[in-house]
Amino acid sequence: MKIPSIAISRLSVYARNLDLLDQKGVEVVSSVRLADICGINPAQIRKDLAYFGQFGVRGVGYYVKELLFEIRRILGLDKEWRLGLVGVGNLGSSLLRHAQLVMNGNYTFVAGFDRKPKRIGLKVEGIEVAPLGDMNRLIREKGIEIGVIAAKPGWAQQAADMLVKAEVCGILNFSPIQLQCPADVFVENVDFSLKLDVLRYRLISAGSRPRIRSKSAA
Amino acid sequence: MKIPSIAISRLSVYARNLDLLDQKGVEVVSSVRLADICGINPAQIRKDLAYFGQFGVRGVGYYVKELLFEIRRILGLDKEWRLGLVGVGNLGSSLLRHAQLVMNGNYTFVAGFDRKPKRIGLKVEGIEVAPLGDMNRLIREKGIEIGVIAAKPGWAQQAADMLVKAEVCGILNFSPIQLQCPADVFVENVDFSLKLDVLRYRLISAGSRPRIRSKSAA
DNA sequence: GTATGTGAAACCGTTCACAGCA
DNA sequence: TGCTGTGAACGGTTTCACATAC
Repeated sequence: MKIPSIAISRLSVYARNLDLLDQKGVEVVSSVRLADICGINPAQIRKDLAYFGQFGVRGVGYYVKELLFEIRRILGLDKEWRLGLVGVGNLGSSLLRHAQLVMNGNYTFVAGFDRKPKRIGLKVEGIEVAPLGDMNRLIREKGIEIGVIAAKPGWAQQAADMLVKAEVCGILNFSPIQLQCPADVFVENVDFSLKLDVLRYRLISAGSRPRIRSKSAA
Repeated sequence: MKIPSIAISRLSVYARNLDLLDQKGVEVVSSVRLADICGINPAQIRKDLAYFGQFGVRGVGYYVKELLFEIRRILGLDKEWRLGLVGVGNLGSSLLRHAQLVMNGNYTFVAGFDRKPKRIGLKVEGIEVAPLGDMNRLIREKGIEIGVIAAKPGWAQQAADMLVKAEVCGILNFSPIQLQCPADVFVENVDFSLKLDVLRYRLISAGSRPRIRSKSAA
């Protein structure tokens, strides 16, 4: 069955919130309650889960631990994936440092590559920056599955080409560039200037500039 | 008329690519050519533009400079917007440093706030890190319209609450948390662990692990 | 009684196909 | 002729509503 990407990203949101509920000691949750927490429609949750099976108990709800386990299994969160970083500049090195914190401990950077000679050999969070020429070898040796591009726009495409040659399975692209890749390499984009543009447009069309929101904004 | 967010983000993509075309000296572009560059359907472009008016010439196409100007006007890219950063850690300071590069020069960070005393007073890219207590005053004084949250998950909600109190119009949220905000404050999320999860799921369901892509991947 | 699981309906965004115009 | 602008068709996601099960 074909499952929409957006449903997958919702599953990831459910997992996070189930985790929080579990930490609070909540044992059972209904689709209405979970939907309320996630800010979406209850039927949506039930439909999303229905893609993969039946995890609830009618008249009761979902057992938090059990549902969390199932979603983690579906998303592959029960295994660790290995990441390689291309571009160890400002953004890149902050990704290395934030990896533990922001990604839920299911992804590990195991290599970093950079074009600039002066960065080669630097150690960031235990990762030694390697030259681009080592990419092919290291990606194979370390079993890197996903390449993360934090390179400057000007050479992001080149970075992608090299990752594809080294046969990574997927690419997470932080540059504001449409990467051209073969169809069998999956690409996800993280594009914050795009998000800022959307945010700005919404503010403009809501007439929020200059600030006209009411004083009772708390 | 209600315009879907996704159409807005496409406009932003069109603008980028029109800019590139303009730099190459291209004067006229058809929806087919532009669609090809952006990797989407030509009718989509024409529909997106039709939300805002008629910018093309039948039988000819779109004048690059003219269309670019119009899109930039629609998106509000003709004015500079002021950003305030909450959380000047790894990610935060790399955002400050990357701002010029990644955002197209239409956004400027004019203040940074942090909770940790040892960071107060540090200067990053000309921005002096201020304590949270100064947020209200500085946001008003500096006319900050958008708050950017790069705080750790644990206090992202608190950061949002303070930004809302200080009456920013919108929030760009880099933390993996669903922020609870009043309806008149627009929030956009940049959530890369979500993107990684989607990428991973797609890889799993395509059977890409362990790496089984063909050797002729170039 | 309560909450899930699910067919049906409503909604929305995308694509087609062609009329209209340079 | 060539390409835009747009009503209509299409496809997919979201929501509703209820049968089903605890």
